[in-house]
Amino acid sequence: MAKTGERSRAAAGSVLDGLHFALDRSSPVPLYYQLAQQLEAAIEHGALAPGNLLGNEIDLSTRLGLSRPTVRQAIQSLVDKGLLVRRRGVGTQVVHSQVKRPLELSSLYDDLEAAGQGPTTRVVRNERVPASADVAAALGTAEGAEVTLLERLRSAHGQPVAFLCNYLPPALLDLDSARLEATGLYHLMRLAGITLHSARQTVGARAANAEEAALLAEREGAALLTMRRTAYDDTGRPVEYGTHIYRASRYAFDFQLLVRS
Amino acid sequence: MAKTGERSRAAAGSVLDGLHFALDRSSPVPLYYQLAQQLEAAIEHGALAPGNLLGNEIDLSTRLGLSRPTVRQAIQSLVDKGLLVRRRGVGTQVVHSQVKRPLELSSLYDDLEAAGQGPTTRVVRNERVPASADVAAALGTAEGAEVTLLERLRSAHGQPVAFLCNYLPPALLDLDSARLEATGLYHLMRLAGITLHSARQTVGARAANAEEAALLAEREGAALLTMRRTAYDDTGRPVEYGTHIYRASRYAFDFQLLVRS
DNA sequence: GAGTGGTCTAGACCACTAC
DNA sequence: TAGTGGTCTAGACCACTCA
Repeated sequence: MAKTGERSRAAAGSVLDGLHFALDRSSPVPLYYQLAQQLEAAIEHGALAPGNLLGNEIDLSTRLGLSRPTVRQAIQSLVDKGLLVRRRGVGTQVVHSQVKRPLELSSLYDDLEAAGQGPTTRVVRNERVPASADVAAALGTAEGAEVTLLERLRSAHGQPVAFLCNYLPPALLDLDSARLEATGLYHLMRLAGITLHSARQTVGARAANAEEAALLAEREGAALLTMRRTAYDDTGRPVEYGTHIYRASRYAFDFQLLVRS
Repeated sequence: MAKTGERSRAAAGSVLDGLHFALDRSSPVPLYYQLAQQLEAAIEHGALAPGNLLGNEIDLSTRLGLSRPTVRQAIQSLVDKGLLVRRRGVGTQVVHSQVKRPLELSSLYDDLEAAGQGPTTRVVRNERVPASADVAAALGTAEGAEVTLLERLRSAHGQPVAFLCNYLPPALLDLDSARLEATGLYHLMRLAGITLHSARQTVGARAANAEEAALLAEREGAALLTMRRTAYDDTGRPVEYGTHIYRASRYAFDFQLLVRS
């Protein structure tokens, strides 16, 4: 079949025709990942607008000099991120919403930093204590076993925002208070080679008691946002248990969910 | 090489040797999905215990009569669910934690039903109204365009738990109040062929005003959990915007996060 | 050095959608 | 009927981990 006239329906889409993708086969970065990143950049940059069809995978793969599975892997990763939608018999198109970041295991420090709030941290306690029953249950250790207790007061713009109480398994990590005041706990854990994998969270609210009110510069009875979390590394072992309280007047959880297919 | 003695290191793992997997090639269910389901069942059932190695993918694929990519696809889907961990040079093993359900786009009705709380719903309002500025922005319609306003009071054990205020784009769905009292909004949307895909949520807290306190049988000033959400379908179009308030004394959000690789 | 998962190829057939 | 994504195969080479 000659090339002329073969794009009866495909003519509607294929915004990719005008785009250039630079694939470096000598790079250690996987080809599918290079492609995914460039597609994502094109979407973010607006070269691929919401609703645009990507054109079929076969054409794309021959044009890029890749196999179809490799192209599919790139596309699939963006589908998983919620940036693209595939429809059998139709094609792959850019999602219509202005969805930005997917959900992250939220680190308050990162949240505040991303919001340009210049967070500061004061370490109130950083010591070894015997595990209480609930801490032992969460961390999977024996009751009374030594764990690290960490209490931090986090502020932004000179105003307290949250009081963070965390428990860590023994010997997981040595926590330097100075470093803890300069960055977030999760960042230090990553630096120590711990790969966070999942977390179980409970978010609720309650009124502040006198002590909490004093800590957070609120009046007694003010609404507090509470969060209790157990975080697990990539082997499924608990690496952190924390109970946090936030001034509801100054902080809210903001996140995006992707529905599991 | 003879088969004898070839399992120098593999002997440690391969708990799968004793397991039987029934793959039906005539079934419309994809092979990788059949395998994934049976692996998941084996993990849940305890036949595959945390820490167990699965044995290498090549052996598994030849034993099952599948190609390696197909086996990988099955394994990958469980890795995505957080049930398995892959380590290059080591193998694939069952995660150590007692992780149950992944994160869902939480429907309060489903949450309560799953907790065996026998939820009941009273539809307070169900009518067409012009969109205010914030509703129009969230739903991507014009300000003043007609949208559906839905106000519901949800109770469990005869006690009010939450007041739900939702806005839906015009002509998306006809909402029968009787059906809304029998099930959840998301369930009705699924029945209408709407595939929920993602949502952006903000969870915060504040003190109840007099009106809210009366609705929820709390005293004025009691802590309320608040949630504002915009939900999108699989094309990225907004299909629902809601502002919910929950009695913090009777409800908390409980969910699990998976960290994106 | 042996074994593992990570990546990639070049095909194939099928189910679904739209015209 | 033509075009799309969904699934599947049978290989290949590489990077990493561990003994």
